[in-house]
Amino acid sequence: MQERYDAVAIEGRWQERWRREGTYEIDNDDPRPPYYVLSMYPYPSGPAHMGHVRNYTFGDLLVRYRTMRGDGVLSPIGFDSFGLPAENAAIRTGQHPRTFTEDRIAELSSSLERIGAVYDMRRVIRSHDPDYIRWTQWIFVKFYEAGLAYRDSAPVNWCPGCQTVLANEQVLADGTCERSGDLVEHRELAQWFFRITAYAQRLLDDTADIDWPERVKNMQRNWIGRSVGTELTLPIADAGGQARDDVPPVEVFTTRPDTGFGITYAVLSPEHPRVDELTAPAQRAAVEDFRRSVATQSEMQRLSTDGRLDKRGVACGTSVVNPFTGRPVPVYLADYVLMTYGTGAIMGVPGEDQRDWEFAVAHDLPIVRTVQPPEGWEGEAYTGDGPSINSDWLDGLGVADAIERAADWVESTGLGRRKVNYRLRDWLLSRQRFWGCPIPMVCCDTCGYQPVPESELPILLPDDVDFLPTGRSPLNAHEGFLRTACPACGGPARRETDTMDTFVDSSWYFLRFADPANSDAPFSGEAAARWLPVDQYIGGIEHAILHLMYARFFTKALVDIGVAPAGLSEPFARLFTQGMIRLGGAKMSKSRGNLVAPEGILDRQGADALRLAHLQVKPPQDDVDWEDFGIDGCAKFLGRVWRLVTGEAHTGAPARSGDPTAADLEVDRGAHRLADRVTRDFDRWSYNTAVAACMEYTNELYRYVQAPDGPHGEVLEAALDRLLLVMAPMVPHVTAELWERRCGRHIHSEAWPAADPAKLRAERVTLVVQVNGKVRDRLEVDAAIGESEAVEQALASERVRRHLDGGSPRRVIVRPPKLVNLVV
RNA sequence: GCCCGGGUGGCGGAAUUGGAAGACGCGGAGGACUCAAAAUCCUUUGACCUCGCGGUCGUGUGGGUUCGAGUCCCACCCCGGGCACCA
Repeated sequence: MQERYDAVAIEGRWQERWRREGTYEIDNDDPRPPYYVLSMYPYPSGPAHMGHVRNYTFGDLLVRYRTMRGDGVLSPIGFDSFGLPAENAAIRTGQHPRTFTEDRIAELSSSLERIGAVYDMRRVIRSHDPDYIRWTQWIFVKFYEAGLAYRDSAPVNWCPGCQTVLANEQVLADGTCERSGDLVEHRELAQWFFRITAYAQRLLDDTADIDWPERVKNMQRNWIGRSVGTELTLPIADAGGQARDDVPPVEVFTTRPDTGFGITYAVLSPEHPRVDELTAPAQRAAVEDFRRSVATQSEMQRLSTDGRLDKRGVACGTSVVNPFTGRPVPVYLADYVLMTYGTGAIMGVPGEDQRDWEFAVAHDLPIVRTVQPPEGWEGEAYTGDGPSINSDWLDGLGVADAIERAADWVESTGLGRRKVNYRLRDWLLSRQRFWGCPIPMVCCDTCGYQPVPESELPILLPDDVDFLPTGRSPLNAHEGFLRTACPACGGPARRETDTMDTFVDSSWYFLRFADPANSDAPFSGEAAARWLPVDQYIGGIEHAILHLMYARFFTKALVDIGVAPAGLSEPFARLFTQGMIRLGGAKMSKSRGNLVAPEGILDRQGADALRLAHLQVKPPQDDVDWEDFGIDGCAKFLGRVWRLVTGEAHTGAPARSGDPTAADLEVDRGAHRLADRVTRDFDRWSYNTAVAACMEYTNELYRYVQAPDGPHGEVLEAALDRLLLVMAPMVPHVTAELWERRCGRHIHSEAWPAADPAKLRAERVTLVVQVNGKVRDRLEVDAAIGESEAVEQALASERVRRHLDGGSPRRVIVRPPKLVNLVV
């Protein structure tokens, strides 16, 4: 029993046992209450790095904790195994991405086991498995049939580094690719899209119902970007300035219809379809020059705020009519008006919009204020509240009222209608890459695009391909893959060679985990209804928009097409986003080459010490610097627990029996307080304080076993039991080993220790005595002390009397048993 | 510009309901054990004044509410993140 703590030997033995016994396998008919814990499935890039360790430690803690609480916990793991790194490696080495990927999966699996993370390994999902591809493609076809997947030609983001198009979500704010960092270009291409915009309002509204970090919900709301306004038509003016009714008017979108009397010009996006029609012959050359210069500009230049506005806009030489005043106003083109938002055209109100003000000054256009700026206003455009002016029937109204009145007028006169706009764009899912899930569509010259029939799924990637660093998917050169028959007419046809964005794979894998072996459907409604929504989802903040928005969209869409159960609306009931790990001030990542490999630590101090360090170093949601980790301190603490439990630390008198002393009872109460604290800390994701509570109690037990009169045998044993039980989810190996040595049982099959409420109340507490709010004395008193008794004892204190200066307090605030404040 | 977070010792952080600021760990100092070291165990560790008893100050800044504020209110500064010529 006195042998030293040998973490490495212990850990291997327990990991082997959990795997062999299938300890964390769970069946769909398990009688315990279902609880679904999921850590975001990893991209298999090789052995685990510290970010993985952090993610899977948090998830594993919860799996083991909820299991001890009596839940039937679903703890699955899978691999997001399609993606560019494997394909790039294939281009470099000639090795097929499948071989490469499966080797990386084996490495990652083994390192997850080495940190002690436990899963139901019967449920493993790999995105590139034919079985998973089949159902991803099946879902695509169902979406296509429901009108949720479509092909369209649109201005798209092209990453020259990745040689593929990207979704809007994959382009960073500075216009670069989130993967490669290359400057993204714009191209007009026909691509496949998912109609996520049809769900914009639901994706926005339902953020109210999910228990997610406010920060993440806020990011999603910003991304969806709802804007309430009015669509207004501006009639085209004839040579005399009168509205023409023989041609359709120009539509603009505005959030400020109240400023309509101040419209002094209108602006079209350079890409607006009616530019040619609305350009006067005299201006044609200038307009063409302008459009050409905009087309060659990068997104960066176009979005930059420098550059003079007169150079960034050009007059069309024609006019539209301001419907509020009935007077004609000139039409311009300007690069800052985007075709992808609103109607691609705006009304210019320089009095209430700073950018319009600058444009008006640059082009010598009139400025009419329609909101009275406050006294002493020296700025240019005034965007604040104030009474309407120069606005006829709106004059005197505040902005909010004027907006409503103006919108009513626009609707009643048939000039337009209220309109909600979203910033969210449809999800561009096609990628011109090989290592992804093939899009199950066939293109026939006579029938157009046709979905592959269900019976022919899955469409798999061929093995006999040559990887060339051309950026063209090798599928384009593979005749065997390319040539097929049209499902509709049977004539010759070509397969779609684009593959799906890997975010498609991760948009439904959490549903497949509920029913991973199903060969008739992606999952049964029954299995999904049992496990979904995921009770606790855990992952990195970097997925706040991308993956988490797509998965929400997929879940809602799958419900709408009758595949997922009707009651489900959100995939993840609770989300926890853990912080990133930095090294040398920069985010730890493979591309930066600043990874710290866990292997060395696992070999020396062991998985439990590493896990404990992750739990202890900082609140789990915070970013953390690797330099702050104290692995040695954690290993030292585990050694202390080991020696305490094995009796090596017991240097005081031998254990007693018989009636417990006051000190014994305090140690016993401490064990119950510990269980209570750790339970509440686990439930509120405060792992660092849970670790602190265990350390504190361990320190208390050291004093106890080293005291001259020795510990009470039964009290000590019960205290050690509780300490081990509450530590079991955090450091599963060492607690399992010590528990087995103590009683021969498996600690992870034991029940979570309940705290006896009667023992949570201390008998003696510290009464703080203040004079004028300053602490002057601390008295040990009975916890049941009454008000008058507390005041009496406070007034009896010598230290307190010194500060009362012989007088008596004017006022006494008593909060027994914690505080007496004497005010003089 | 708009919207979220955050700012506490030498360092990471704790303080759950307005009631002991600094739990726990790291780092530092001292001691025990040892021939010595490692390991281990114990004590101590916010700043300033004081031989000491003790006192004063102290949670980004300035005000306020309160018997009492890290916590609530107002104004501001700084750091991090999201959105943004979005009409």
